[in-house]
Amino acid sequence: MPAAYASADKRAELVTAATTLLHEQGFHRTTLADVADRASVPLGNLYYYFKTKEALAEAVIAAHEQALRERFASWDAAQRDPRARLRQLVRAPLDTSDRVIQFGCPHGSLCQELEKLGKDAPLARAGARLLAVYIDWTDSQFRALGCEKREARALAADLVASVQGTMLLANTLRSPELLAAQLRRVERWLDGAGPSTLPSPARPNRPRSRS
Amino acid sequence: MPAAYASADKRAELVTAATTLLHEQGFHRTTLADVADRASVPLGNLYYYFKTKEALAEAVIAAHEQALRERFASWDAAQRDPRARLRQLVRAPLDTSDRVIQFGCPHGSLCQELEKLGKDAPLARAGARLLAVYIDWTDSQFRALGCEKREARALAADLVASVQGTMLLANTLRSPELLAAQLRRVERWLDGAGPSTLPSPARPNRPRSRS
DNA sequence: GTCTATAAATTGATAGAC
DNA sequence: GTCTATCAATTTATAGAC
Repeated sequence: MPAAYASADKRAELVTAATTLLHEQGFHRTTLADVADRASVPLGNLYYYFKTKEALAEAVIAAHEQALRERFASWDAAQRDPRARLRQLVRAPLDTSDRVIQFGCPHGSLCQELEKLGKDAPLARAGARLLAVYIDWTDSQFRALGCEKREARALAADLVASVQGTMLLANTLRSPELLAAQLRRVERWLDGAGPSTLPSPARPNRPRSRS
Repeated sequence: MPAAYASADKRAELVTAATTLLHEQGFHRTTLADVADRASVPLGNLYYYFKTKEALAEAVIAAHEQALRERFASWDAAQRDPRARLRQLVRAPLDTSDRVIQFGCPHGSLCQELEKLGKDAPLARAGARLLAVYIDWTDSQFRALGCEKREARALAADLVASVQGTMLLANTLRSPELLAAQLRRVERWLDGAGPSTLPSPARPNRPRSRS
């Protein structure tokens, strides 16, 4: 039934267009006309799928959230060593280096903008879920490494904060070199991070390809 | 001559009002009417002092920049130990903890928003100067600690990224506890950071008041 | 220099034909 | 379900009196 799917497709196309534009321009600077144009949908038609601009943004965040969970699940499946999984997280910004340099982190920059709507704003709460997904997954990796509850939580915050801060700096200074160099340093820090009671966990296939 | 000073005062009041509002609401969400109201100045009068909204924002950034330089200079004067100066930097967000939790870092969140205007946008370049001031000062402290050029640069990026990332997380998750706990961890990291050739510099009056 | 009124453009959202 | 036309509100910026 092409008709039924056409509807779902247009909705998905609108979300995709909005996702890109929210990353590139931010929420407030992106107009619904921008989104409609990019999705090749007449402006008025957009309101058939999303009652308000906020509803569209919530759909974008929901899509981000699902994509994040899927990515984490694929790392969980591909790597047995939690430390190797965390390395994927640290290296991830390099896969889209150009866009990170130009527009910052698609999740972090969105959160920063949405938080200014106020702590009770639905969009702010939705954005916060994104970062929570990051931290919760990172936390569970450190737990799998043998960290106790409090330490795993703190190390997760350390790691996510470092990666987020690195992207902010690299974006602001427009420096791909800074992005790569600092992420490498975070990776090195990660190799030493872990349960403080143990000296250092075994790292069988620790890659030293660079430098 | 009260008349001459009235002019300078109103200009300064507009900048102050705009600084607060840009922090609380961001650039795009803050209207010139907001600024005029908060400064108790009629809207039309604002244009006597600032030709455009961008010009006002540039004045805000210039004020931020000057305030930053003065703060750094006061730390330079008050502390002889570069590591003690860097501790001030790490602890600084605690002085305005409530506002950091509510609105994020006044400099970092502004940069993130302005960078989306494009790398050649005057406001984006102005914002980038702010973070550059942070990094340059931090860099010079690590140099004073005896770090070589490249290492000092990298450590400065480490430190500023960690603090910025921590503020982003604490703001998004609305957690003063996370802010305090993570900044304490950055401080502990700082105590161990330094020239890699030396084991660890002397820390005469290292405070352990917390915990 | 200061202020009121308003222009000009943008934009979120709706009405209503098809 | 889809699309055009348009409203209503907002907002940057200007005109012109005082």
